Amino acid sequence: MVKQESAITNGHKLTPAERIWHTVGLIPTGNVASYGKIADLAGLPGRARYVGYCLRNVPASLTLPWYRVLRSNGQIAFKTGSPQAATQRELLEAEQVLVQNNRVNLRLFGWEPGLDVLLHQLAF
DNA sequence: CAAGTGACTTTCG
DNA sequence: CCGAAAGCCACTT
Repeated sequence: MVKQESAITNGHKLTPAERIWHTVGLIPTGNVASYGKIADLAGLPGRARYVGYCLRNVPASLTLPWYRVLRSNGQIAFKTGSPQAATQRELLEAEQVLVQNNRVNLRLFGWEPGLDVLLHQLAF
């Protein structure tokens, strides 16, 4: 049995940034995750800010669901009223994720990766 | 090396 | 439920 590899992992040692991008790419449609949670799942606990930094620097070659990443309380991280915040809200609502008062209910939409994902896609 | 910055988080009042 | 304060960490100046 061969371990399944994504385009990002591609059988190589991953840099911290690559692990973050990879993890963000695993968030399913219709779900969201906090910066801190992505950091944890990527094996980088305590580095929520770094997740934000990495998402700001996504290679043009990559297409990621960056808009599925929110603050720990479910809020959109961008300044309210900014064009980026508006875009993020549109993208979320386009996949049935409810955004009220600039905020998503993590109880309802928060991503909880299954064991299969933890063991196969997140086994760094 | 010191100081500033930020798509963050937690704690306190 | 805000808002401020402090903690946090990688990166830039």
